[in-house]
Amino acid sequence: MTEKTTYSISDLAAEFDLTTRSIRFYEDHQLLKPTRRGQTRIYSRQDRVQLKLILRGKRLGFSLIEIKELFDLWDATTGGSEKQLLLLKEKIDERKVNLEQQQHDIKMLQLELNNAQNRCEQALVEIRNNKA
Amino acid sequence: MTEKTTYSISDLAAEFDLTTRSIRFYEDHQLLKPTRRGQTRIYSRQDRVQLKLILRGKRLGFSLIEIKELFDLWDATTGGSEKQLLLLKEKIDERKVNLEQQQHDIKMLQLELNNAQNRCEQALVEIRNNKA
DNA sequence: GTTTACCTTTACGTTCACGTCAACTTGTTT
DNA sequence: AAACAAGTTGACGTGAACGTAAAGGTAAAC
Repeated sequence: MTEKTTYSISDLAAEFDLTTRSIRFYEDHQLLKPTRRGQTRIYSRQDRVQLKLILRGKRLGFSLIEIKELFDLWDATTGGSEKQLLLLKEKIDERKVNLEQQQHDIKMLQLELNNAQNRCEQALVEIRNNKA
Repeated sequence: MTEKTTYSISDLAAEFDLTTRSIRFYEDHQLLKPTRRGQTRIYSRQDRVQLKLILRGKRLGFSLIEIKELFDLWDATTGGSEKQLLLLKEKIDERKVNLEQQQHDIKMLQLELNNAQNRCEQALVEIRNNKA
């Protein structure tokens, strides 16, 4: 076996550094749908990918509801009506615009951080000159 | 006058599409420090820039506390001790790493959105073929 | 066979980022 | 002067995203 095929809830909790409580919380809100053996949750590789996507969304500041919306959008691409699909395209475009804004924000912040870093270096140089 | 030099709280609320409550909330948490005329808040151009920065941080998913930390970092570059400055550099680097992660996340999500959009187009084409 | 480790649900508690009154002062208009 | 707009400080309410404690099921390890 080169890759694990199923995971327990604590496997995932450990791997992604979150609590089992969080993982169950995501399931409560339909972001995950693991199968069960008895009442114990069994997570597939797909479930693990899904969890990765959730965390990525969170890092970008999306709410869980927004993340679920994205998942639903994706699911809807298989077997949606024409009307649904058009609405879907709109939603996707909204997201893309949103992400472009975020990219811009990141670039601005990066500039400012570099700026701060330069000021920092400069201040250090001055301190060391005064010492000598 | 080519540019306004001061703003009322509702000026800013209108311009950035938020409530006066939010603006006062930011002040409560030391993210803004407008001057006062009597008890009325007067916002300078600098305050307005500061507010812009707050909103940018929020769009990137930073908490208000984290945003305040960034401001404090920046302030500390003027007149910090050597030790402070070194610690500062570390913090800035953390942020930069963080932002690079976010940039990566965005790129991944953009790929997925494009992917979804293609599936969407494809599905639309098929529907239209079946109609004919 | 019972401790140990891990899993389960139920339910109340908490923090963050505001929203929403309420009660008030301070100009401004009529 | 009376009304109205815009600002002020509390204080309590709210939804999101969990934390945490309670009470118990299950299965391997000793």
